[in-house]
Amino acid sequence: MATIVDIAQKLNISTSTVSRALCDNEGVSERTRALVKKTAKEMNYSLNRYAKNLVMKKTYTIGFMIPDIADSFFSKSAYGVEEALRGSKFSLAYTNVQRKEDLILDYLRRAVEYKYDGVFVTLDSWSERIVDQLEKMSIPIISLRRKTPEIIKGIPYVDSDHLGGMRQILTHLKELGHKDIGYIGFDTTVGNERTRCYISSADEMNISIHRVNNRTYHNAQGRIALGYKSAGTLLAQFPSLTALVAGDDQLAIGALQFAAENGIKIPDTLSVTGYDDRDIASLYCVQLTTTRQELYEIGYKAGMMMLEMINSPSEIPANIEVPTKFVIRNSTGPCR
Amino acid sequence: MATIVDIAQKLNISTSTVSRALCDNEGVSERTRALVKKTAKEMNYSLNRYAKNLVMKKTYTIGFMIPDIADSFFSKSAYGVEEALRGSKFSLAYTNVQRKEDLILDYLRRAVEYKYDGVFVTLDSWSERIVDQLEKMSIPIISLRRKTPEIIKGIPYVDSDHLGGMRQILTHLKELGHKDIGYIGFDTTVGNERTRCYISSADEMNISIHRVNNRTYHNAQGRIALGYKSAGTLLAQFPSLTALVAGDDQLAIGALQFAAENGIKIPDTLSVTGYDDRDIASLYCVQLTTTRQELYEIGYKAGMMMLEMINSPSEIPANIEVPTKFVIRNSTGPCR
DNA sequence: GTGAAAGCGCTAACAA
DNA sequence: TTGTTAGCGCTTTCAC
Repeated sequence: MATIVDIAQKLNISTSTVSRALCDNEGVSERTRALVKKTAKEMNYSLNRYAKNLVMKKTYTIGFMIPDIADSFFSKSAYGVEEALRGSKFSLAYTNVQRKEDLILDYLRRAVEYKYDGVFVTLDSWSERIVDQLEKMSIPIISLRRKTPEIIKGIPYVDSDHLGGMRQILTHLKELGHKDIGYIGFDTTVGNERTRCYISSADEMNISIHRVNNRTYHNAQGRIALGYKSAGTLLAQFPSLTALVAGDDQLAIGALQFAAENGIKIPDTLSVTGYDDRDIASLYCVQLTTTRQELYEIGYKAGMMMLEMINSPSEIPANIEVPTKFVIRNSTGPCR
Repeated sequence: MATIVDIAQKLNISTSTVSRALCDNEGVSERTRALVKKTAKEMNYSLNRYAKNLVMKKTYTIGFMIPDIADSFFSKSAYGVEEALRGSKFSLAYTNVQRKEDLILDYLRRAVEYKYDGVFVTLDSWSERIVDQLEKMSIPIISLRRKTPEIIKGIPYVDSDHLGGMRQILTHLKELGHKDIGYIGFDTTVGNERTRCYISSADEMNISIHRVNNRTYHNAQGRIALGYKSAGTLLAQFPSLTALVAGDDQLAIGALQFAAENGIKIPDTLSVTGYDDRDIASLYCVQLTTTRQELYEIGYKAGMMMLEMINSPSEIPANIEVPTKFVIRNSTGPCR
């Protein structure tokens, strides 16, 4: 692979001139510049980023952490970030961390070693080692789709307004006349936050709380099975329930399946709501009432926030909570 | 940020000793090594990858092209690649290219500039500029989930055996007694390949061909609508059809929706098959007979192939076609 | 407009 | 076991 030295030798000029010509810096005659560029192409020259970035300070690279490459829910937010960054000189470097602490630490170290100009993180657990590492980093950090714990300073977040989302759902059900409402949750960081939001919304509205919050972490398929099981448990225990609120769409679909298999009419006998508005929720045979996480918007706002932070490193922007969008479909109806 | 020079000065030793200590190279007393490591931690030292990689040849980085970050179908293959690479010293650098030629070229240039040890590509169109760039690259390249065009040498592929997949589907339908079969396709690189496979399988089995192959590219949601429309068109034109083969699961689901809304009983009156076995195909209210692309396996084999190619750069491995797995659910039944 | 020279932070001969 | 030195490929200051 040819270097600028090779080009300089071939043309009998200095490497500084070659560098200037190739970087479109001023101080080279147009004639020379053209000649250098032509020769570079002929010699199949390629820039060595390691040499360049060793000299320059900025790399114009922002790290984006993929929490789990097999779970694609992150991708719409990523797209929003990409769009926000379009036109800026910055681009994203994705790293998959598979929800493993060691890989997360590798990612953060990589960000330092490769001199990224900023990083996005999506953390289910803010462990001591991770927080330590985060604290010694001197670049902008934004928490995407997760609220930063109160104790941690300097890391703004962009997340859905989950409390607002739960209020939308309960308001809708209340307007339909439902009073006996059950909640199906799941036990992850996000799941627990939704549960808390459900509880406080329900309290505000004087709705008594009947809930199941299973412990195990489940993937997409497992979540449906979990929803199925939880619906069964809850309905057996409280037969008077007329509505079921699920912590996410998958759980809700499990509940719908349970209803379908047990002759429970949706929405006549039972109303069911989801959370997220995944593609599957709008499927013709599902038609789930749910509240949409505006993932693209979350990503876009986070991308803009990153640009701000890079431009004015001294100011920490305020957290952003993006409202969810309530979507009424056919899985909810008037109380029986 | 501290460098090895800072450490060396503080300890009054040479930078080479520091380097050796930090890299776990031999030739340093354990005492010194421990001291250096301790000091490095105290001084919050971080390796500068640009300096290191400028000196060393290998970067132990393999590029992985994300065709479209908003379409997550790549992710299961990516997981397979990650698993194959686990334990090797190589890790993946993901880049999103949004199916845009310019971004694909950026990705390939980046691979050269950053001295990746290999790259995966997933190309819908092998344009001249892309092929040119590919040809001047001297690192292993593997085409993932796309067959390399015949003319291009040196780039092995790992893809599903689509012809085999179509044969499985048609064999199944034939065994159920179906003779009047329609095909719903889509017009992308992959879609057209499936159509070709369908046609040659049908020819082999003496099945006459009735098909719709819409032109527009559609995303996941649009595909369902396309399937819906195509099913309507095809059934109106050929009312005697007893089975519909769709080019992918989304199209098939559109067909199922059309059937549901028009009182066509599945599978009594009409059998429908999909292709891919996406999560949605196994949903309780869908239960689609389809053939699964073994995406994880494709990724895993591609990962192993990459390791081989890096180890013996002179040998180009043979292409791999991974068999699909036929899955019978409730959308197919005996011919009416 | 162009060149000489220094230096970015690191590794790896080679010497001691 | 440790130090000296050169050099990876590039940018940039300062002369000319």
